[in-house]
Amino acid sequence: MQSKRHSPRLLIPQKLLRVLLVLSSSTGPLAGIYSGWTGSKVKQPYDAFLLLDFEATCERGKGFDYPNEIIEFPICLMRWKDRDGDKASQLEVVAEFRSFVKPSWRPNLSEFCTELTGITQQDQVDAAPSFPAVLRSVRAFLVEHKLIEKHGKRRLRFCWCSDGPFDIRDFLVKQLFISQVPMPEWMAGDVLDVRSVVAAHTSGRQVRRQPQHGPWAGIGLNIPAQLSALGLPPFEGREHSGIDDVRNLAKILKKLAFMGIRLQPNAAVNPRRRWAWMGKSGQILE
DNA sequence: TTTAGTCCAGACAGGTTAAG
DNA sequence: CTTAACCTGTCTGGACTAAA
Repeated sequence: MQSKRHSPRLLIPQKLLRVLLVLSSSTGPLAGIYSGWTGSKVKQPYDAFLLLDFEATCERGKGFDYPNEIIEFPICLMRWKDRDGDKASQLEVVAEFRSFVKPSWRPNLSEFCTELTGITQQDQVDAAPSFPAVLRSVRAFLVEHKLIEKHGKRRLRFCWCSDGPFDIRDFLVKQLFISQVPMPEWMAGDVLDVRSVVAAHTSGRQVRRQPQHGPWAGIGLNIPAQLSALGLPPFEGREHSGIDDVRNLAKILKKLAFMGIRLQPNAAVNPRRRWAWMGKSGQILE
């Protein structure tokens, strides 16, 4: 039976202690609130930012050496609110674009994919336009917001941004191959990988260190962890929903701008990159 | 297969207390 | 004094995670 011995010491559970330690340390969720508060304007070479986060078809365990087809194409357009010459510090979302995309090679989503992204087969994917059609809508969106001319030439200095270098470098390049569409000139060029900027400015206070070598080198923090590392409120919406991911990414970019970080491309895109499953003229080898 | 970090449970050592 | 019960800190190993 239980002994009825009383304890003379003040007992503080170890778990509680650990929580208190995390809250009070400079690596805790409150760190960014104090450390990143600047708001001073710095030279910014871009007029506008197009934040992108594709969702794509996927199979459990197949990894990324796979013909992923884009099924959601969400964009947040951000512009400077306080531009003064070429200096600025405050970014805001001024427009959004969102379309689902109907895949052509494997039009049926796996259960894993539906569960991961929350995207539904009937209502969203089956009813969606094909990728080339969505690309035309995106171009119209950019024309409407005066980023490009009708024929596609750039009017403003803008930069595509994503969480990691993967979206345009891998998913778009794969999709262009599958749809047999050339890289639009208004999407060509290097991109801003927001995640690596966050990694560069949160190292030292190590919320989570990332591998320096090997296949996972540079993968870094996911969006919720980046929000936490910057002292921002938690993720809003549904993770792996493209539009929600991109809205949360917008908060991260806004914060980085406010911290006085110059926002410019940092990841190269090779539109001619090929994967092993790519056959001749858009054919997919299995 | 590969990286590098976090988190958690379990084992263990050592200290303290009350019962025998 | 000896011992069992209890508490704590430390260590270790395994599971888990990261673009879709």
